[in-house]
Amino acid sequence: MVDGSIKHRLTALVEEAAGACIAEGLLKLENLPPVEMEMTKEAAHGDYATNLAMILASPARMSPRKIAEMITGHLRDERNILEKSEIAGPGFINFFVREQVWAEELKDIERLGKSYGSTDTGRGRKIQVEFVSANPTGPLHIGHARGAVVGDVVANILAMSGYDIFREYYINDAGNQMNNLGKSVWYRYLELLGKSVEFPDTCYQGDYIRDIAGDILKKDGDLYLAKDEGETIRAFTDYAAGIILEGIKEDLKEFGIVFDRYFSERVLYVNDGVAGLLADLEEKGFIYREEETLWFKTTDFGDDKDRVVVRKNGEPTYFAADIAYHKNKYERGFDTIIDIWGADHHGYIPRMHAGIQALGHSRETLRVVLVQLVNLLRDGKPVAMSTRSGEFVTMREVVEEVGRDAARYNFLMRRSDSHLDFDLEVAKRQSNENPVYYVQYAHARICSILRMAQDRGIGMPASADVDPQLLRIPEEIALIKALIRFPEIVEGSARTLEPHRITFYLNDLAGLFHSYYNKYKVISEDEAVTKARLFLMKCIAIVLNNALLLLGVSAPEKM
RNA sequence: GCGCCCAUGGCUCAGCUGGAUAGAGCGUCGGACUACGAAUCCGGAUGUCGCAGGUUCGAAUCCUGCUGGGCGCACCA
Repeated sequence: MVDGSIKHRLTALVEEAAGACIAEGLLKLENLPPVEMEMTKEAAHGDYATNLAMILASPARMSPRKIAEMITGHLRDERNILEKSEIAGPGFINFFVREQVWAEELKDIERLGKSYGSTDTGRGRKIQVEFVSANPTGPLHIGHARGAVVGDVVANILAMSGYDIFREYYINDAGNQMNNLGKSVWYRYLELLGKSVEFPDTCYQGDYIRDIAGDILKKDGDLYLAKDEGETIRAFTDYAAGIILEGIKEDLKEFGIVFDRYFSERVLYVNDGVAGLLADLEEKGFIYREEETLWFKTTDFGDDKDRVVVRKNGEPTYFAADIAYHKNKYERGFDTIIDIWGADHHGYIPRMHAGIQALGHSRETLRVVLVQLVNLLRDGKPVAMSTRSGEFVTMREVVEEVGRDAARYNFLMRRSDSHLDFDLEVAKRQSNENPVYYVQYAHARICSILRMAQDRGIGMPASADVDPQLLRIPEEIALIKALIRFPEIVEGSARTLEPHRITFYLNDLAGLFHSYYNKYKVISEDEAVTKARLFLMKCIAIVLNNALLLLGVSAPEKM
């Protein structure tokens, strides 16, 4: 239980002690700032430490050490979790937790099982995460894949933190690009019928276009030759977009990503979403006209310059539709909206913020996660890619080649906003260069131990039959402390929208386990110790499993 | 020209809301399988946290300037 965690209990102890000092007039303060309690890096500094005394030094006009003494003097450890507390360095208060307390925590982890790590931080608030959102003009490529995983895992993390999550894909199925798609199919169709045509280089070159044209030919023959070209192109656009979108959905599903909804940009026009938005903005006085062009005063909200929402030719811009889309999101009752964008769109953020503020929503309700580009490599050498020429490595190809688990894990090994080198050969390699197997191996190894114990007639002990005192080797304490950190890691990851924190945590935890495994035997002649260690193993497996699940990566029992 | 992001061992990167002696992996050198799974482990070496100031008890972290790199600055999406 998070409320009962050691960290929270210590924090409460310190708050009470400091509160008592204030009440007695020893500390002259109006109110107490939030108490920071952190696990220490070094054993000499105890298990947890707080810097509160140093924070208070200036406002209370006292020396940090003096304040620390007062606070420690007022600690009332009624639940007896502390071995001792010490004042150290410039004024840290270090807490040494009684050994027995650690192992007791294990029992909570075991009891909570699959729900360990979940919190109610979000209290059911509704969050929509919009990601991928590629135009249906071609299959998803490697760059989309990273955004897809980041979005999916951010959503998972928030869900584990108690938010009500809705995953959405915005289909950019209006505008020029779509028209180009239809044309592309049209020209290939003509080619297949033996007409000599010049294929424009603004059109999509990929082989999938030819396949689609071929399908149409097989189905309907040459009957489109007699029809109106513009009408045919529109029909081809719809047909191609439908096929491609189905392919995208399938590819995403293979990658473990399922959306709650695919939202069509066209629907915004059909339902007057865009027109309604413009009327709304105009009424609020954020729109002005310059000849035939309509401008939105985004500078009122800190943007560099105003933006066009309706072009000279009368057509609304992409931006106009996007604000209408976000308006629609808010109308559906989401408390927070998260957009996952390619980092090259960062310049778009101020105007989007302007858009939602004009609609009366605070800046903070729209959070944008930027995902940097992926450098695709093979054995250290860049893989040539060019969307124009149709030479790109698709997401499907990558997933098929390296596997879902390795692909997902590799996309989460860096902060989202930093560039990522993705080496196809390294991602397939079963070594330390490829941490996904390192972590999965830890899980498989534990399962193997548990099987072995089972074979030897040693079942998993019930919680009550485990003597916590028997887990006191430093490596065991370190493992338990790592397990205890998990809910905090999830919480931090949710707060900052940084999924890579889970990945790094998993590497740490797996490392601690492998190290312990090589040094000590879990199953031994000593039955009581064996039981205690088996119990510890089970808890490690629980956390590995929960964390991997969060990343959408499997936790195999055998490899 | 303006704006955003980045700069940490040879390489690729972590570093939580400022905390105590800056960490991993790769690579390198040297070790561990008659052992619950060697897809593992143990040990050695490697740093002016781009540069210069500032803020304070304390700065890789915050502020300013500079250098170097990426991206953006559409009536494209």
